[in-house]
Formats: sequence, structure tokens, C-alpha cells
Amino acid sequence: MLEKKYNHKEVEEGKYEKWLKHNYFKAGDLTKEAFSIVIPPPNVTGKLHLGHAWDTTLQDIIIRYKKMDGYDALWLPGMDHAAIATEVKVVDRLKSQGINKRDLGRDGFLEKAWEWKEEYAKTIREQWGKLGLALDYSRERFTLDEGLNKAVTKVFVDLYNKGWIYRGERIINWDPVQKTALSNEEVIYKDVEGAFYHIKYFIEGTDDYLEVATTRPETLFGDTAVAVNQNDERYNKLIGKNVILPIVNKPIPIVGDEHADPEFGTGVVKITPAHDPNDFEVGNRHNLQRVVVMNEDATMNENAGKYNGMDRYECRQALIKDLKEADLLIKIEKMTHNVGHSERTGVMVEPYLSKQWFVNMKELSKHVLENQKDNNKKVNFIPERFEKILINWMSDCHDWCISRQLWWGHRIPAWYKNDEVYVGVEPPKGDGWKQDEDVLDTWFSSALWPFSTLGWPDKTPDLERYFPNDVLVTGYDIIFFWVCRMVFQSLEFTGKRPFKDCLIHGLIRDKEGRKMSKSLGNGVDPMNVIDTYGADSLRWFLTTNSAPGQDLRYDEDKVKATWNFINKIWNASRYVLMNTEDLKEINLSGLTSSDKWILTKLNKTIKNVRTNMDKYDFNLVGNELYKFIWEDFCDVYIEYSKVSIDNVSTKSTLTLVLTNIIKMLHPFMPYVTDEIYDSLPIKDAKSIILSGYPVYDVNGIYVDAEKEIDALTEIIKGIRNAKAENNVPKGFGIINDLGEDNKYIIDNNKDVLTRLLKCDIILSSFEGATMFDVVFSYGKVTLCYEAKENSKEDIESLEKERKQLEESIERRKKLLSNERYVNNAPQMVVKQEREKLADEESKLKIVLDKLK
RNA sequence: GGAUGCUUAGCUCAGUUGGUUAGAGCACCUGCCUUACAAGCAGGGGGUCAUAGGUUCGAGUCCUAUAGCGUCCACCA
Repeated sequence: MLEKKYNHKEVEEGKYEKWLKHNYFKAGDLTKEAFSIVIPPPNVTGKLHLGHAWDTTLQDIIIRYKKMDGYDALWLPGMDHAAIATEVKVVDRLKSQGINKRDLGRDGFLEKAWEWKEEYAKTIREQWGKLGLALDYSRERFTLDEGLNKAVTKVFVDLYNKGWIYRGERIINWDPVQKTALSNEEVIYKDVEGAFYHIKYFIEGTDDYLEVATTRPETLFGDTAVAVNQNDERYNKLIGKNVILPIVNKPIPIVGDEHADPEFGTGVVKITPAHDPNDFEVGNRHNLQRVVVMNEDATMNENAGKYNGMDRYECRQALIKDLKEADLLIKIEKMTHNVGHSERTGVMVEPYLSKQWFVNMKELSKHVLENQKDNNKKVNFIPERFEKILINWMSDCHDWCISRQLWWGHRIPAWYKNDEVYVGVEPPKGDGWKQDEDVLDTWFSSALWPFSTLGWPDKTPDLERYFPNDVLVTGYDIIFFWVCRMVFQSLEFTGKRPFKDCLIHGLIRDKEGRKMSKSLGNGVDPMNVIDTYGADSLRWFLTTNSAPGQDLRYDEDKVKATWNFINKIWNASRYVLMNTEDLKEINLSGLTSSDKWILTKLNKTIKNVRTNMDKYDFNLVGNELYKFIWEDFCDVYIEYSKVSIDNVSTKSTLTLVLTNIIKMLHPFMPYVTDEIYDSLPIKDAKSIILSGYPVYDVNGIYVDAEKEIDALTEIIKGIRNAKAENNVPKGFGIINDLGEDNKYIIDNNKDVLTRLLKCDIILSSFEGATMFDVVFSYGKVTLCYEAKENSKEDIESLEKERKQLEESIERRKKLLSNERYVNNAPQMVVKQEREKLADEESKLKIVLDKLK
């Protein structure tokens, strides 16, 4: 028997360990149809946050649903090495211990990084356990493990051999703290207070100058031209002449290029091909030299002359001072502009000319776009609109810079000897070859996650069976740098989409709608929520409180409300268990009308729940279940069942309905439903996880009983309402005036009525006191009680009701006299409209009587 | 500049293929310790669905425009 009150801590204690011990999460039953999900691997950089809890709970719901519904459902766990993110953290930790990364050397550092990984992997696994996730740990993978390295290497070598991976000098986003290249996606743009420095560039051999406006004066040493627009009449006659580069006193050409916008700034742009991506392009068009003026740590190099060795900002100040003194600075104009910062180290990114590896995206993205046109092969986004992010990104994507000057990651399988380059799975034969020092972008390995985790490139049975995955669940924020890349790599290397469905959810925010972040300190630790309210409450809150693809605000009150809901379920279960201890078997012969009614509602609920589960519309499932459990089952059926609780049919119905309720709830609330299931007098499986998901049964629909009890419930509600509004005293009676066809509704349910209404008796007639009718669409019930004067408030409320009824009747009459409405609207709708009208007309009559 | 989401009750949000006086939770008011549950039960109040047009017999729902809030991408010498 269950404890008197729901105690989430007691309920959840030890259950996960029990599930693991029984191997309930292990996939591989070949007699069943396969279903698979791979977890989006969390970074091993820290603890899981609420966003992870949301994302993984959604997946757990799907997996548990499919398992119960007879599938061999695999949920494959794993984590991401998160190259730069982790390396930054490990470096920081070493620094706090007084250790420098370079002093450790590559192997020594990697040892520390692996220690870090093990530490955080352990924390993450514990958190998964607290959330109750049905993960198959026998298949856990890591993006840097041996198998994945094999996959990564093969992909790199194959793409290289196709000519789609190349090495080249480009302007890349350079992180001068971590001393590595970054991809565009690793750069965060922020508004920064800066200035436009207007500098004189004298035209060679004259006293005239061009006014050049720049936000980055320190890059001046790398200027190899200034550009003006060909159509800019102010300057175009100067094209071909030279200007003298200030401070350096070296002539550089004036070129005509469309990059110079006459409307912007002064219309004259200094061209620094080695430090600006646009200037790089201009440089290519005009064959300009590329002069790098900074070192890897963003200090100035020898090309900066006397500023050599200064930090870039230090140099800026010194240079401005010198320009001022030389009367070369015209003005400094304050402005805010958007500047890129490294996502991980926060430092301002330096556009930097360097030799990096790139993936040419042209063919790869073309395949994705073509594939999305085929309904049988495409990735189905849910909600559909998120497909646009994929399409947009694939239609206009730049080459992908994949090399990183880090140690923590997959090392690039390229070797160099003098001018020779070798790329291959195995190191080259012979002496003198030196392997590339760099590693690959972390997304290069996570892009292969859906198939590399299943054994690819080997043809393993798991790959055969569980690929493509059935669904991938992730937030919209990483569609473009993860989902997109999985799609093109999968199409390229397996010939198939990585997953059939891609379920997208939003971001979790704080109560005020702000993003949760460390700097705001508004983050909520899911483990604290679990401690206070239980994993079941958290899970239900996360998955039933927003529409698909929409953001979600964390609201503790709602988690609390969920706890109350679970407590309600708990108590309803106690009621059922208390009354069914002696039940030996489910026996549905001799069902009462209310038994049939709840079975009918149950069946309809099952149907709707399944439909919405299949659409991943868990918010609707939540509404459906909440309403069915709290209103239909608790408020109505349990109350009605109290008059027939000695019947085996009622005991059986209670057990059956409760069993189905907790089964439908199980994917959302695994712990409490497991606990209740184990307490049931009659069970169909060893554990709720192994039991079947409820199935809609056409024979379980009792139309007449449904109508009868719906009507009865409406009558009870109507009388309660009338009672409350008219201050009807306790000892009142009612007369059954429902008419011949409907009389049975009251006659058959006298016990229920007297119990719930607390009325003395059901009368055949009543004399000598006040009576009034409560009217329903199928007849009326007369309330009989000792009369009292209408109070002022009563009259006011009656007048209000009269007004409302009159207006409503007017509206309906008008509608029904509209021929086009009557002819075009569905007959059912018109019929209902007529019934409502009749209903209101008789109600109005009563109100008018009372007002007399 | 391009794309995209949102605007519904005091607050947070639902609202299926258009069906006719719009739903939930929390909050609020009234009455109840009724043997599953007072973290509960019963009853109630509260919204011209951002604005303006349009399509339709009928619009919260479809179309167009506008406003406000938010997000992403690109550019920013």
C-alpha cells in the first residue's frame, strides 16, 4: 500500500539502479522492430543545465513510449570532447595550479585533458541517472574515442582525395589567447565602443591628401593600397596614382574597387589584405602583397617597425599619438560597432592571414538541397518551419575552416616533408615526414555522430539495424552548425539521411524571459529542482508547458503545480488500491453506466494521446492526460464509484483505468508510475517499462452510457450551481421532470445524486414551498425548498443573467435566420445551435419568473 | 539589409483541417476539515484574441499592411 502522501525522494530512491540492474535500457531484441535515437553529446566541459534536461527528457519520452509499444528502442549515450571549449578549461585549471600548457608538452597535456574528461563524464552520467534517462550504456561513445577517430580519419582522407578538402592561405578568425583559428560559428559579435580614426594619406608628389577613416589604425603597417569606388567622381581620377603610407613613408597604389562604398565613411578605404577578409578579396583582384603585421598572440611583429612587440591595442594608442604629433590625424569620431569575439575565451578575434585546412562546401551543400526535395529521403523537421534554417544555410555557405591550433582533438592526418604533402589513413613510409600539429574542429567529429557511433566505417550489425536514426532531438540554436553538418556528411558517406525526423525545441529562459547565463547568474540547476520537487515534476513541467519549437520560461510555480498533480495521481491511486486489495482478476461483466462511461473516456483519451505522441506534440498529450485524470477520473468517476465500490466490475474498472493512466504517464513520469505499478493488485508485466502501451479498443466505446453519465454530470453541476446562486438550504429535494425519454438519467443514478448533491430525497411532487426549474437540453429538474425573499444581490445577478440570455438568444435567432448559414454550415453545427437556442429560451423563462 | 518567431484573462501559456459568447495553471472572490487527496473539494468573477483592412454564411485560426517585443544570419573600412 502506498504511503499517505507522495514523497518524491522516497519514490525515486534506488529506482534507476534497479532499472539498470535489470538491463531494461539495453537494446538488441531482434524479434522486434528497431527504433533508434542517438543523444546529442553534451560537452565534457561542465554539468548539465536545464536545457539538457529538457532535450534529454523529450528523447526519453520517445524512447520509453516506443519501448512500451513493442519496439527494440535504442538510445545511444555519449559525450563530445568539445575541442577548444575543453582545452580552454583544462588550460585554466592548469594555470591555477601554476602549470603552463607548453611546459607539459602535447602528451602530458593530453593526459590531463583525459583526466578532466573522465571526471566530467562521471558527473554527467550521474545527472542522466537523476533524470531517469533510459540510456543503453553498453553502447556509450565519445567523440574522441578510437572508433570515432577511425571514422574521422576516413572522412578527412576521402574528402581530400576528392579535392573537397584543401589547405590554403585565407583570412580566418584568429583567437590570440588560445592561438588558434576559429570557424565563423565560434565567433560571437558584440557591440563595442570604438572610434573612427580619420587619417591623412598624402598623394605622392603633392600636398593633397586622401582622408582615410578606419577603426583599426594599427593595421596600417599592412596596408598595400587604398581603394576608392570607380564611379566616385571625387576620387576616380586618382586611380593609378600612389599615396604615401603615413609613418612608414612608403608609396602604395590607389586602386578602384567596388568594395569602397562612396556613401560610407569618407569613401576611401585602406586595404590590408592580410588582416581583413574583404581586403583580402580586394588584394586578390588587384594582385596586392599581403603583409602580416602581427604575431600569433596579437602583438605587433617586425613589420610594425618601432612598434614591434607591442600589443595591438598598445600599438594603437602609441600610433595615434605619433600621428597626432605628425599632424596626420584629422579627427577621432566615436562610434559603436560590432566586433567578433571568441566564443570560448571572450577575446576580440583578429582577422588573420594563415594557412589552414578547409572543406569546400559547394558539392556537399548541393546534395543536401537536392535531397530535401525528395519526400522519402529528406529529413523531416518538426515543426516544419525549421527546415528553412537548413535550406538557407546550405544555399549560402562559405568554406568551412576545420583546422584548430589545439592539442585536444582529432589530429589532422596530413604529413609534410619539405614541399611534399601526404594525406592518408596510415602515416607515410620513409623518414623525414612530420605530421600536422593541428587538430580538427570538434564539429567535424560530431557531424559523423549518427553513424560513427554505430560502428561506421565498418559494416556492423548495429549500423545495419539502427541507421538511419529515427529521430534526432535538439534545440533550434544549433541547427546550422550541427544538424546541417550531420546531414551533408551522412548523405556523402552513407548515402542516406542521418535521421528521418528532427524534432526541434526552443531555449529555456528564466522567469523574466531572459536567457539563462553565467554572467546574469540566473541559471537554475536541474539537480536542485529534482531535489525539491522530484525528477517526475521537472520532466512533466519541461515537456508539457510549451508548443513545439517555442521557448520555455522556467517557472518554479509551475513545477510546484506539477508536484500537486502527481500528488493527486498518488492519492487517486491510493483510493483505487485501498478498495481493490481483494481483487483477484479483472472482471468486466455487469458494468455500471459510470464504469462504461469512464472506459469510454479512457479509450478516447488513449486514441488522442497516441495520435499526439506520434506527432511529438507532448504539450497536447499533457493537456489530454491532465484533463482526463483530474476531471474525468478523479472528480467524476471516483466520486461516482463510491456508490458501487463493492461491485467487482467497479473494482475492475478502477484498476484497469488506473493501470492505463500510469502507463500513458510513464514516459513522462517514470519514477512515480513505476512505484504505483508495482503496487497494483493485478499486473500484466514484471515492470511497467516492459508492459505494453495502451491501445485504443473500438469495443470499449459505450455510446449510451457516455451520454447518460455526461448528462448526469451536467445535471449535478447545474443543480450545484443553482443551489449556490440561490442559497438553497441543505434539506432540499428535487423532482425529476426530465420527460419520459430522459427520466432514467436520474432514476438510474439516485444514489449518486443524493450522495453528491446532499439532497434529502428525490420527490414525485412537492407542495407548499418554493420550487424552481433547472433546465437542460434534455428536460428540467425542479428544486424544492423553503422560500426566501430575493435579496438585492440575487436580483442584480438575475438581471444580469436575463440580459446575457436575451442578447445570446437574439444573436442565435439572427444566425439561424441566415439562409446561407443554414445551408452551408454542417448540419450538426446547425442542430446544436437550435438546441442551444431552445435551452436558453427556457432558461430565460425561469429567470423572468423568479424576477416577478 | 535578409530570415524568422511572438503579441490571447492580473501573470505564464495552450488553442488540431476556419464552425459561431475563447481554454488551462497560478492569482482572485464565496462556501466547505465530505473516510483518496485542505498540496484538497464545490461554486464564481475575469479576455472587443496587438492595430487596420480583406477573403468567407462564419476568422483567435487564412491573406495584406502597420506597430511593438525577441531571435538568427550577413555587413559594418
